[in-house]
Amino acid sequence: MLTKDKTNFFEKVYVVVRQIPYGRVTSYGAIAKYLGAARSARMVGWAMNASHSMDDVPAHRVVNRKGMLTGKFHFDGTNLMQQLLENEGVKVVDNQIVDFENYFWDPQEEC
DNA sequence: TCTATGACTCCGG
DNA sequence: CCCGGAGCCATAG
Repeated sequence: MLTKDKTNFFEKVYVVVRQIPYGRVTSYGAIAKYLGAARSARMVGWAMNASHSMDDVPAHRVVNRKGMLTGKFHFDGTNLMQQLLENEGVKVVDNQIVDFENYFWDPQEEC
């Protein structure tokens, strides 16, 4: 765990997700692309699954390209992910973020 | 080494 | 935009 180890890919995802500003969201593809693996968006989701051990990773700010909370079922509660987003000022209806493109944040913009 | 899986994305209809 | 199918790639068993 200390040192990068093979989890480098996961750590990269964690770093990017942690850089997501408050009240902002992004998509798996954006993160994957930022990591240089645009076609590995699924891996990002996989990394998120492992992020359960790290509370420093706001996985609730990561949704699919449609802005849908596809991973809400992976949280402890049923609507925990939605609650977290709404807590940050992000409106969520039917497991989908309202004005997703408005809240969308690209990791490359941070650069 | 190979197979199966997945919190995705793209493409065609 | 919605629906169904195919592609991709890394991790786990």
